[in-house]
Amino acid sequence: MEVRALHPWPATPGEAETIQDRLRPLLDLTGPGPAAPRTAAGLDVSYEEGTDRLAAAVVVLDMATLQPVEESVVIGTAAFPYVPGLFAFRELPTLIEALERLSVTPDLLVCDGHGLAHPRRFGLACHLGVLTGLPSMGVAKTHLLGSYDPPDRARGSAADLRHDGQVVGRVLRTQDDVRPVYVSVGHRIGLDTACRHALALSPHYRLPETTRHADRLGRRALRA
DNA sequence: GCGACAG
DNA sequence: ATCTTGTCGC
Repeated sequence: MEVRALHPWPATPGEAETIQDRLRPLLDLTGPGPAAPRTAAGLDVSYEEGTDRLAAAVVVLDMATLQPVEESVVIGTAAFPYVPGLFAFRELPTLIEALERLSVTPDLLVCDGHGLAHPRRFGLACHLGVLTGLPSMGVAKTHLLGSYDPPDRARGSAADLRHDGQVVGRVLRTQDDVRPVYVSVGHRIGLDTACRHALALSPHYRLPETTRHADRLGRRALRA
């Protein structure tokens, strides 16, 4: 699929923040988004200890069967130091490369990280959404910012994630008595719709099948 | 001033 | 992200 070029590339954290602020206005935060996407792509990156070598993996699943439709993996290097809030710049180049090698265009992007639940409202999920023009959402394993009341212990329970007086995401329990995940909007999708898809993609485990598949593909490629 | 801080 | 063994429980 086609993906918008990502230069200029930042040389400093300050420049990276400027890029986020410049792209943020391009976000489409209207509408509920795709109610019944046929396919969803999971994106994940695995790192090699010690070096800056990494593997960016993308696995497209059929939303109805949750079975893989296509895979793409690219070995690359971390393109930026790890800085909370600028995390996307580490993996963006390699993830984009993996997306471009896809022969099909997924209906939804499920990213491992936050979208709007970000200090400048422009996390990885937002960035990938703007670059691809596709609906995107973020499902993060850990909290970055915002306050919330612990959701009930049953699968499907959720609580709003609030920051600066705004709802930037939702803490969602995908399995009974299991640590919740942090869902936030990326691009061209609403929070309710995003949570619905996150839940549908997680029938048996805490994390969505999309990211589970991408994770396995990524670390498998890192060894080969 | 002291923590917290996506992966 | 990754380093790491056994262990509790269905």
